[in-house]
Amino acid sequence: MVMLDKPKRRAAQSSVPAFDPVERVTVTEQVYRRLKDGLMTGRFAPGQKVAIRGLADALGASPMPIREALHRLQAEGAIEITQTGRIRIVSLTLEQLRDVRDARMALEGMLGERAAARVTSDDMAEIVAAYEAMETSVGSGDREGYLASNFAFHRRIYFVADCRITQRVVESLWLLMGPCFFLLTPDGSHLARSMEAHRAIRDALAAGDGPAARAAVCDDIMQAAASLSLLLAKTKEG
Amino acid sequence: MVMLDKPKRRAAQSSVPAFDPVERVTVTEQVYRRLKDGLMTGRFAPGQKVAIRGLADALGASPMPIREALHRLQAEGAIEITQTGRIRIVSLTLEQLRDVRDARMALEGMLGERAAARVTSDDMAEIVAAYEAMETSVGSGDREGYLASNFAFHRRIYFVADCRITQRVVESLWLLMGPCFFLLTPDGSHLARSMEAHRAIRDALAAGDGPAARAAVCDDIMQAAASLSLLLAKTKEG
DNA sequence: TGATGTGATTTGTGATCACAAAATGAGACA
DNA sequence: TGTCTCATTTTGTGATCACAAATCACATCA
Repeated sequence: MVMLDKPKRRAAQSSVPAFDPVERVTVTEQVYRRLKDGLMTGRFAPGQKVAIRGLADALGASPMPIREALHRLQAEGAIEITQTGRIRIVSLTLEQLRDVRDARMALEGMLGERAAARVTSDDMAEIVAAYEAMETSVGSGDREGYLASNFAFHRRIYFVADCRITQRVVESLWLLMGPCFFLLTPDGSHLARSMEAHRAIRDALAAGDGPAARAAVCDDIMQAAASLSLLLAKTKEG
Repeated sequence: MVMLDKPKRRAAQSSVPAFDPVERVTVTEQVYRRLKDGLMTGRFAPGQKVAIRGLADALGASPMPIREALHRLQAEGAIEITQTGRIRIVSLTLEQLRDVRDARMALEGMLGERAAARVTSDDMAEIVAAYEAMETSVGSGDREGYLASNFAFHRRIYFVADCRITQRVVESLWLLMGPCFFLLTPDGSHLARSMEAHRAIRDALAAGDGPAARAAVCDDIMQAAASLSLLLAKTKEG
């Protein structure tokens, strides 16, 4: 039962350099990425209404790919469709934020612990670089820069853990919190407070200490959730 | 800053009976549910190719809603789009199955522990009913019945935990394992083996013992993953 | 002044069609 | 017999259009 199929690709006959296959990128895919990025960097307000045709004009595409991208985001829970079919950005309740926090601690704690046992010096170099980028962003009060490097920091760690499916799930949880970043003022107090946990994560990984990494990741998540809860509570009552 | 908007719905002036709002169910939504159900009950083989127009004929719908439903499933990871755009059911590798298993233990363990602290006698009645339905299905070797009542059993427990977002994530992880059930023969040995853990879950919940519930849920997941791994390994090499 | 009904506009949905690219299969040739 | 070539078919994508339902704006009346 071996090799019943013919080989999919014939071997190169003359010497040709190796290439990665070109990326397949449909319009829907581009729209999806742009929207996701917009969500993650807090450019949409929680609860904000969006219209398919409006986004189509803004992005210079026809309504069809917009619709598909929005439905993908709905499947991930980042977008809500009202009972009458209108589309809006989700606005987490405090209960839901706690829910996301607990799920994140369970999953990201596990990834952090695994990462500590697998991290290489190359990985550490990248993680430290992201950490330092975060520090300078905090220093200059650059909210967008902070969000980007914070994302890169965690993403690199979870990549090391080598759990692609769990990582995808974790990133979908991050996506849910994205709109909350809209409320994040760049005054920096929230950002600065997060660096203590980040330092602990970095050090635990460098020491290869799994349990410490898990604890530090959980600290970070708890602290972030507390900050966002405060912001959210203020806008909910206002 | 209170009540700037006028009330969305005016109060009824004459006495009108209370109704649940009519359900909004688009063709896309129906297709999505049918496909999801088919996936969960193992009616698609792992790696199987599907075509939009083929499904459209089979379901009696136009290609458009099929496409959107498939893209939603892709966003959840249940369906894969090849580099040339063809569509197929995902076929988990052993590594990925382990990944799903670990994520499930982290999340479902948490939900089980929470459920133990919140379960009411009404909940227990439903959980026990699902447990008994599972037992009779195992006895008669009814694979579909087993899958349905197993799903109902866990779903009810996670509902009690009252974490809607985590529950959605968990169900998306179940969806990933769905196609593996295609390989499940109804001889019953795998099914019977699972009942020990299910009994432990039931008893821990009845006793309100959180840690025991967590442990039992994890046992169940470990055992199920081991069974599926075996089946999967057999087909991968064959 | 505020509630109510009516028409115009906006909006999401889904069907149809054209298009490009990939898969398929038949036939030619070594 | 196996390999290559080329025409045909299949397939996913995205644009356009018609339709129904929801929303909005405004005139009307109590």
